[in-house]
Amino acid sequence: MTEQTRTDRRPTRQRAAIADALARSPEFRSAQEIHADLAGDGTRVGLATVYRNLQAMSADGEVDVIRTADGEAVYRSCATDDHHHHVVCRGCGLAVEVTGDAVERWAEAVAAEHGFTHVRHTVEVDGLCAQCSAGSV
Amino acid sequence: MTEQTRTDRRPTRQRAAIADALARSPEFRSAQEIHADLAGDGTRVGLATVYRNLQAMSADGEVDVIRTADGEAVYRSCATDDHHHHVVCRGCGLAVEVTGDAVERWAEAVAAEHGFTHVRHTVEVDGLCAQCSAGSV
DNA sequence: CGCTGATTTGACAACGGTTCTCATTGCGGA
DNA sequence: TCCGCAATGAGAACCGTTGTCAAATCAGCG
Ligand SMILES: [Zn+2]
Ligand SMILES: [Zn+2]
Ligand SMILES: [Zn+2]
Ligand SMILES: [Zn+2]
Repeated sequence: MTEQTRTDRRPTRQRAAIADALARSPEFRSAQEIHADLAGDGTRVGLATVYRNLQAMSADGEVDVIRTADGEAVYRSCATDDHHHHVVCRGCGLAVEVTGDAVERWAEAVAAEHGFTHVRHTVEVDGLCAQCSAGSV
Repeated sequence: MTEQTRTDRRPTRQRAAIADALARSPEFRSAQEIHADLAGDGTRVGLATVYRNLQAMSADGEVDVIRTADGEAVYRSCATDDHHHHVVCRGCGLAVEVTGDAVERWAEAVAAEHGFTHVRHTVEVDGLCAQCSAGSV
């Protein structure tokens, strides 16, 4: 279904700014990060407004929302088509972008196998990079 | 490689009670629900202790933990020691366990390709189960 | 244009799940 | 048994999120 309930919302400066901030970043960002970004750009928007608009947008299917491991909601513009994942080093934070057709197909297949539709996935790979592997024990 | 850090934890009455409560329920339960269950059985265990033990258990891979749509962590006893993932329904919370050799191999390969060692991964797949797909128009 | 009424905003309080603090408890090895 | 240190428990603190409500803003209309 993916019901676009297309709530008739009034266009406002704040909503546009939030949508813009989202569109500018290909990564998932939290409401608070977006709020800080806007503040950094001199755009004054209330934190509650950021939350309200983000949840409205996600309800309308304009943005994707997932929960981080610690329960924080993070949002990303839906239009982003350069879908990819990361391999992150636990030692130094080095992050390498990887595209994984194999994992995309696996997620779709395994979900479909159980009758699921509108499948999404979050995949994070972390380890120790070559340098950190050598440096630390 | 999903290292079982096998923390040497001291066996206590509380830990056993929590593990027992988990083992008794096939469903995912929140820390607070488990705490309430124990209280109902007359087993007095501090809420903080429930939280501490649950996160220790999940770190050791003894229990599965997923996040509900509203950010609450829910736990379930791991039937098998085998590494596996879940497909979770965004509508009703139904969670299906899946073993994903393909994704394991992909994670290993893509990490090794970039020189990473001690690779771990987090994989979450979610969608709408057959029932919820049909239910919501 | 200016009025009018509904929508949206923003500052702040409130909420709920989780984590922290620290004095107390109680295993477990010597 | 004695001691040292992990584990516990009660409550406060924390933090992301949601609720409150008066003030600001917008669309439509006269
Ligand atoms: Zn590194
Ligand atoms: Zn992907
Ligand atoms: Zn469902
Ligand atoms: Zn896996």
